Amino acid sequence: MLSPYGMEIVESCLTCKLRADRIFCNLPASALKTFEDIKYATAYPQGAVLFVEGQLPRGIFVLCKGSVKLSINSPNGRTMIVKLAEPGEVLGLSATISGKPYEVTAETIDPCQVNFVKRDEFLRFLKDDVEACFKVAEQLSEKYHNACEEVRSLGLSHSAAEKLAKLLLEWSCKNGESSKTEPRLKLRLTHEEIAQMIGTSRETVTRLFADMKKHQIVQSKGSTLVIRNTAALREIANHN
Amino acid sequence: MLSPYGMEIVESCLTCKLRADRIFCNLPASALKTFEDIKYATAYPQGAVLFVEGQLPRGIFVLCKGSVKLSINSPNGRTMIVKLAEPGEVLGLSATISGKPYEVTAETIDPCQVNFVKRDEFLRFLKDDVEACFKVAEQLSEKYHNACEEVRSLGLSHSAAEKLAKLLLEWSCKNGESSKTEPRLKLRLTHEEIAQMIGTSRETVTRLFADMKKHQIVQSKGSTLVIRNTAALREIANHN
DNA sequence: ATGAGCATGTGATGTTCATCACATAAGGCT
DNA sequence: AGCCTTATGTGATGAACATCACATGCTCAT
Repeated sequence: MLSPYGMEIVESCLTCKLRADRIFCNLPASALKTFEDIKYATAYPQGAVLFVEGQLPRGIFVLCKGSVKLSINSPNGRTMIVKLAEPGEVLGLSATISGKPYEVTAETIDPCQVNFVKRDEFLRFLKDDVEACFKVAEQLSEKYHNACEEVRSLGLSHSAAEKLAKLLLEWSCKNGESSKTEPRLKLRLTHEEIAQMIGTSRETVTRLFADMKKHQIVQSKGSTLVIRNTAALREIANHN
Repeated sequence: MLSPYGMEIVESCLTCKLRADRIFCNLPASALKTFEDIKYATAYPQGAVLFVEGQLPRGIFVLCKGSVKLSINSPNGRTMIVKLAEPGEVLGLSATISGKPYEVTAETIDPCQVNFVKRDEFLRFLKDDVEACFKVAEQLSEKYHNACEEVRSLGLSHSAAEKLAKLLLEWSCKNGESSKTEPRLKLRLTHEEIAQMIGTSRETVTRLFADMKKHQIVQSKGSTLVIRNTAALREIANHN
């Protein structure tokens, strides 16, 4: 089979080995069969835009492989990265349910495999299957939860250092390194993009990293960052 | 019948005249019947706390009457008001679905009537009824949408003035006054609380109002605020 | 290897606000 | 009315950061 953008494509949801771990994908057999029929398996290169905020919802995008940057943009060119979506997430879900415009912009940061389902077919699918419908509710809860975390981080911290520390700790949690004494993490974003995640300027991020390196809190080896003093980082994240 | 806290209680969802306008409440007859059986009609005075962020979810709270302040709090005493919930909204929904702790704190700001449903009974109810389940998805979409707006406001504006202007415009939209040349709105919150809504300090809010009054943009008559120059307010809200 | 283009590092400067510290006003209660 | 509490108004001050302006460093294609 063809492997566009250097990716091995998962042919069918029915045989997908990763299904069990994923909130939405782990549907009962009957629903999965129907889903299989209405989905379009697609692939995108890095930097592709799945949808733009403000567009009327065309349907949902189930991310199978790769990661996607979700952002909110202002007319004046400012942009805020809300989340990096990982495989298993359903993108454009809330807009597809409500019929209101997509609230974020989704752009791939790797080559991605995506299952697309048209809005009307998806809605019909949901009305026929409580289980699927419930999984949608679960996904939406998850999304709401994330958004609340975002608000918490933006609204309750009074310094950029605090937000950056929180972000780094969160990242080290996600890749399972957080339990180690010196967790490592691959920085997949530029300082500019990190700044957009925590709502500050690029220069501030650069300076914060410099400070943390000076104080032996982190250390960078190429594009991986080693957290040398987790306690200190937590200190920064929690207090001031 | 008893009217605690000076409120007239809506006895039954079946005869509730307001039902049709509300996303969640407008259930098909059969579902409504079941819902009626599992709900507890309750009433709260002003200042009552329905649930606190971090608590494990006990169930959902359907707000029938009154309004509820949803906030996010930090251990250091900082607090951020996320939303003022209005009748028809379902509170604690996302936590009840996911099983994770409530992500916000809910506190009544008027006397309120609330229908409470225990978590396990609610989940059972959903598994039996696609329509109800879909309405839950719609509610959650709505909530996610709101949260995104919050992130947009917090993250993309670079001044407190901008956020305050946005808030005032939003409020004037909600009460249907926005089309008038000089929309009016009742300020139901103190400057302190407004500050918590836009993530700034009380003094800043006071000063911003003073400025806007000086520039003839708004004018206050007791607790109602008259927007005298909508264009100027929009200017502030959008640009700088 | 060499230059183009982007990412990162760093100083100088000015704005925006938080914070502190009061003064004044506006309700509620006895 | 008088008092107490909570809300609002206002100045002074300093910290945190955005912004501008470059310098340097990396990486990739030719």
